[in-house]
Amino acid sequence: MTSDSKSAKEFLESYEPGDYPSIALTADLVVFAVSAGTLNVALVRRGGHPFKGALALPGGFVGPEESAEQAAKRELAEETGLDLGSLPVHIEQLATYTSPERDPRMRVVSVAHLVLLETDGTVLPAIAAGSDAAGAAWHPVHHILRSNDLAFDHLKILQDGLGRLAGKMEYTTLAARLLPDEFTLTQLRTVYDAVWDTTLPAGNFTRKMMPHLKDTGRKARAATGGAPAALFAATDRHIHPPLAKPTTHLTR
Amino acid sequence: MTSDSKSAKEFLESYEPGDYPSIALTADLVVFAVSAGTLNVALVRRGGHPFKGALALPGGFVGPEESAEQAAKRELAEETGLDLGSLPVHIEQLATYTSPERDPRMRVVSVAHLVLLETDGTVLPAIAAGSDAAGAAWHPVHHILRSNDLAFDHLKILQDGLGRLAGKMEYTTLAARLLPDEFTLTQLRTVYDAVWDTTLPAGNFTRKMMPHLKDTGRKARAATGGAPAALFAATDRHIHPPLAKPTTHLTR
DNA sequence: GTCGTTATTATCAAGCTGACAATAATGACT
DNA sequence: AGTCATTATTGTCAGCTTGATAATAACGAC
Repeated sequence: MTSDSKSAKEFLESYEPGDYPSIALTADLVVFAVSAGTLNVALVRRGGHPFKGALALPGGFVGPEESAEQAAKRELAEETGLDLGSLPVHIEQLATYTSPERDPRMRVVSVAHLVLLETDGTVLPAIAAGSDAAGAAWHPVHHILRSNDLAFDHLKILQDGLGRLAGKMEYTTLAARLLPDEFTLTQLRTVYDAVWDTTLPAGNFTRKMMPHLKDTGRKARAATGGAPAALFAATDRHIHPPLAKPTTHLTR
Repeated sequence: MTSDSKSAKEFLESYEPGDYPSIALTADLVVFAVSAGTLNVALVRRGGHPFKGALALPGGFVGPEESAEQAAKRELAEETGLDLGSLPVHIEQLATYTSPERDPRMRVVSVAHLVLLETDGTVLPAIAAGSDAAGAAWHPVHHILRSNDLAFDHLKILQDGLGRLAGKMEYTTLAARLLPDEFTLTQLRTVYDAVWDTTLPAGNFTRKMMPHLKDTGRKARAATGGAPAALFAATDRHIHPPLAKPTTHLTR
């Protein structure tokens, strides 16, 4: 029995509307951006039941002729006004949530996506007034994770998204996707601190990270005293050996 | 606009059969087992068009009241005779494939799963005669990856499955899930060699892996000369620092 | 020009790495 | 019983990496 063929054929032959409730496919988004040393997530507030008034991840239905990722980009544009087509933002599939009970009204399968928006570390991207009614707003991630008032299983999705980002930052330069093309090592370290909820020592961070970055030769203007920091650009995709996230996940 | 709520309501209100082609949801399986130092994958041969005669991953439709993982387990039992309910096999979600063109007949979205079956390293699990007509058979992974005759996008799915397994083996004891509860370090090293397509030096492998395993105190009978090897059981989920997969993925 | 601040480099002991050798424990075969 | 080939495990060692911490360098502000 082949997966898509015979099964599909049998399915088509035996299919009668009503036998199977139609499965709705949605694309949900975990959108992260860093500001003032804090990791933030874009959330919308629900206007209708169920979970009326609760916060939820942005997202929407996958159209008949688009992939889940295309739908995610379209929904993000509609709900936040951000155009993923022009901006060089990072988007990757996170996981798919298929529990039959996850939406009390109907069978909804959601393909969650992780999106990283770049900031200079101080100002969050302007989101809100998209073409849709309700606008998205930024919320500190570590605060949201404590006060559990996310709709559906979106808390679990957010946890998974944070876990993916935190984990990948150990062995890739993914953290740079939360910063402009050129950034200082201090900016990058601030991203690590925000996501890992740690305080990495600056000297050792520089020593270990610098070999994986490209020195642009340019310098950032010193904000308020202090030496001007060199501007780097991300090059390698992999960091070897990986950075160790402190305290957590130690082996013994 | 909230993800599942308003959108879902609008969707339901505006939905008319025919407007949207129904989306079929399938669960596909990348099932791995090691034998004679070779990583094998369970594949079925397609009897119908399209891709008639080609090999494909086992899988099938997700029922109206089951999750994708439940469907994956059910399909594996039906297509191979293996009962994932009783056996302590590893199963995890891999990724979801949503390209509208991936199946020429209709819109099929597939949630792929990674399954690891335990073997003693010599005899592959008996699969084949399930309740379905066509049976599954084992194929060497690295051979399949070269000769590209997998149906649909199943080659990509297989590549992703191998990548997930190979990657996770760097920082977890996941490789032990391809072996019985108790195993020798040589057996475990053989798994690494099979998946990574390498030949790790035995001495250093022992030194680095042993701290993450539990010594059962028992010894394996030496097969044909040589000292008897100690039997270990997997304990930690994480290996720190990670094992480095040689040659590949070096930073510079 | 002095001071406070920040970036970057240096230092150092402790631990880890790869490469390789040495020891120990078996079965097979005279 | 003894020798041998084989395998598992432990040891060795120079070179590298680590965390902790300090020293140096390069600014802006006053």
